[in-house]
Amino acid sequence: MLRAVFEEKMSRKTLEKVYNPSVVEDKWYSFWEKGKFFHADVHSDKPTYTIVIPPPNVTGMLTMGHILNNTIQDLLIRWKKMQGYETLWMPGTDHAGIATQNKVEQALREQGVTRHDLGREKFLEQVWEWKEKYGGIILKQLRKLGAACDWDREAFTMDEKLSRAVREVFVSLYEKGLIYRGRRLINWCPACHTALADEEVDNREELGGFWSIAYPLVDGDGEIVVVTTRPETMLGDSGVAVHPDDDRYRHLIGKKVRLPLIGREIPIVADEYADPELGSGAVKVTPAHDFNDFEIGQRQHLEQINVLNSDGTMNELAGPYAGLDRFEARKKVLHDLGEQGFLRDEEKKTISVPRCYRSGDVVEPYMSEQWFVKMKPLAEPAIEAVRSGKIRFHPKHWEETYFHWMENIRDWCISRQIWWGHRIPAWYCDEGHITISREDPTQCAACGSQNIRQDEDVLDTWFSSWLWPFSTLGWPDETEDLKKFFPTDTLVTGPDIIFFWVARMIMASLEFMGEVPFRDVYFNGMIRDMIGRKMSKSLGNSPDPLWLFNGADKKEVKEFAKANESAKDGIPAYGADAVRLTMLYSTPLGGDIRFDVASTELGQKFANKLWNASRFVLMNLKEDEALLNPDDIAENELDLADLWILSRLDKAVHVINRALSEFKLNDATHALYSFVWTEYCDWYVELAKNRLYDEENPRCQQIARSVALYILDNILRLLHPFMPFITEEIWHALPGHDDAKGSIMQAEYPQEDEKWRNRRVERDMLLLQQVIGGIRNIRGEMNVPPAKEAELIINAADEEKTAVLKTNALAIRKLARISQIRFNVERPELAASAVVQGIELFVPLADLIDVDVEKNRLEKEIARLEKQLDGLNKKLTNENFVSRAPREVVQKEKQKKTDWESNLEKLKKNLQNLLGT
RNA sequence: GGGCGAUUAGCUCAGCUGGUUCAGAGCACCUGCCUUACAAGCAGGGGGUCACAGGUUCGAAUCCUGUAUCGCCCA
Repeated sequence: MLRAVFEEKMSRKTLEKVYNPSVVEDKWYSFWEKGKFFHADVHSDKPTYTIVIPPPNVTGMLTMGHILNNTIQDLLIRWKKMQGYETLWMPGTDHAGIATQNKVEQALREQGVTRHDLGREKFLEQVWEWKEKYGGIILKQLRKLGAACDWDREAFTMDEKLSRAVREVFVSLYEKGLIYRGRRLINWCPACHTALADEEVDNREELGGFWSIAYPLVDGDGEIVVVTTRPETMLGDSGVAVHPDDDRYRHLIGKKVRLPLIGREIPIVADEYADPELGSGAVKVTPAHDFNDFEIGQRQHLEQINVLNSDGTMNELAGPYAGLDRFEARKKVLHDLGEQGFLRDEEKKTISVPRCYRSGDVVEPYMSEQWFVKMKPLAEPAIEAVRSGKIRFHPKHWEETYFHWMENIRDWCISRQIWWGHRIPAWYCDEGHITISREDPTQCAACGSQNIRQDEDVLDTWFSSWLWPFSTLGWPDETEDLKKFFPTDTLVTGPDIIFFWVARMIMASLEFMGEVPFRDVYFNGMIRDMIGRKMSKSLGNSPDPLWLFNGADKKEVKEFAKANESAKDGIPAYGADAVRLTMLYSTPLGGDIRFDVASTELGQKFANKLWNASRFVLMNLKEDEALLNPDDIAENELDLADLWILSRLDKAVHVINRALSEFKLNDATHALYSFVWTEYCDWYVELAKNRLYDEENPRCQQIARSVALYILDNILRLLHPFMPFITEEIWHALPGHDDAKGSIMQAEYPQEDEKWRNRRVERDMLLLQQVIGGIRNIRGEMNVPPAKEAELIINAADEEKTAVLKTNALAIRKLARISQIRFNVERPELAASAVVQGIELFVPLADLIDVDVEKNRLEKEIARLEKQLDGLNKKLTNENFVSRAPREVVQKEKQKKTDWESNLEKLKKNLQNLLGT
């Protein structure tokens, strides 16, 4: 395919002077989408590469976190596609039960309606309507980023197909005895009015209180003091526990205390949970409202007294406090305790407060009937899958976190007391029988009663997303997609959902597919603001990514600019490519990124550089000229720069492919960046200009044009997965690519080609670069303007090196602005000098150079060399080094010493010379 | 309390399977340039005892131990 490009007679195209990302990006995305370039063909005979997207909440908006996460997926997908894989990037959204329901309820509330006013059915209609209208905005936004998702396969966790998978899994786990129903203490969010899984609770450090309360003994006149952070729960106390060995209390075990305020008599029990070192050593026990107390209650046969309603108010068992909100009740309880003389002490302290990850409300341990999944049997094979290396985590250290959690896994509470979600497929008859069924039953499976009703609750959203890698491919049906694309290859996600999602997918997949769901898991870092805070809506420190793509004016970003000062005058339209490149450039394997919108300039400038280099190459092409593939050019017709850039290209290709396969995305990006900018633009193109402008030698021109274009072509293909839009745009301007139907993503990703690796060429080029660098240094330090040309004398003993410099004299003259070069002549009286690889460079001072400045320059250089030499000498006089270090290391150091000494000597002589005159 | 991670230039970060890409990049800074692709640019320059203290080694930013500070997760 590539060869065809070069054989074809080209018609010259030019690029606009200024690159305008907005226009270009929209144009190409719709081109790709219309052309179905992202569609994975299930009948292809290519090997497959599959990624399933972490489904964003259907209510969600694109955040910087999504940008990073999806840029990485897109990079991998496009890279693999160009490498010849049949790639599938499965997109879709998650119904996000609690979040979505909350959002719709809130909208209703603004109209003065509650969901209960509407009733379940009507309410769900509203949610679906809402979902159709606003849902999936995030997927539209992903298109702006360039995401190469297979939109024909877009999935939603509440789709009929995916719902069938959920049903199948529930029934199947129930039949295996891994799902059960039970009355247990669970985490309850009063605001969302539902149970939560343990993982859905965030423990946050907050300022709270430690209150010491006296419980008087029923017999006699002593008392026991207990300490609590939640005094209102005392209303539900059913005991006081002390350590069995605690001498202070031993005599009280078995006696009773009377609960202040409500007067209930409760026993003092001995339990090792009570820590004599902590507080008074005695703890109140509230089995219905605390996980530890629940355990104590079980051991000591204490009553479970639930004093809360589901909405967070106190119930009738709270006596005089019934009806009060729990925090009101806390205040009143404290007030009353104080008034009645039971409050012994009060201390402000930082405590850990459990909060709902959706509403932020304080979560209450609460007794209720819920459905659970037994996790231990599922966890064991999942641990093994990671331990054995069947699944690899990147970076690897997340495996520790995974193991730790999996080894201490607890049963998963999967029922939610909300309406939006997959309804639990359990039906109850009046006899109390439970019918669990794949198809909606018409009668009780046990007694045949037709008077059955379905469980009101729905399943945790994660109960559908843990099936995502195979439910989206059609499971439980044995679809062609499933056979072709499962197991998937790479998962790219954040470490914050390692328990919620990653671990559970592994468990579900092993259980139901008998295989791992993916081979590699890449954990992308967190995007933080410049002072290290997580980006969040509530802090207002997160930019709308679309601002970065399309620009935003001062007014629009006013709030955000408070957190990101560099945005105070608005945000320029950097374009998606610029954002992507910047992200990839600065994302260390799994590390967090501190993101300042202004940092996007990196990508923007790089896009501009690429654009202009391409523009230059295209400008220099000639109408109707056949360009040559370097393979077809005789080696002696290629000059040093040609051979060098071909060698460097191969090196870059090697480094980039290897880095990508190791998920070192920033390494790959750095390699590309410096290859394009430094090696291609700064050196190759500059060197090629001599030949491009040489009208006398059309053959040389043709070769220079051919190699320049050949490298550019490779650069575009290398870069396409990183910056898809601009590379597509330039690609189409390249000769032979005007085919309106093709895309660069169909071209082959550059492969290593040892053929062009050439150490001699790299060595010669290094010499040339150092010589030019030496002269530029003199000019720079002397502030010689570029317009002023200088003369140069090169004195070199080494014939080989002299030959290289002679052959490339023109390059030296042009890049270092030299009028003429003389070789091996007597050193001029008054000259600035430099020593490179033992070769002496003299720039006659004439009117160009200030003797004092030159003196300083040489002295600085001498001092630096002496310091280096000093260190080296120390090393070489160290007996241990010489005798114990490997011979080649010692040899190298010795060679270094000889070279440096010779250079130093020359520098000193030159300085003397300068002083002497 | 347990686990994981971080500390390198003014800022944001690479480098960490020990020795010529070893002290790097981008931004910021200083100097000179509108050199016919690019001033969103070119050329040159300044700037870090790689958190601290020990240890291993001929040799440590890199490996080990401890300390300090910070971050995340779990109790």
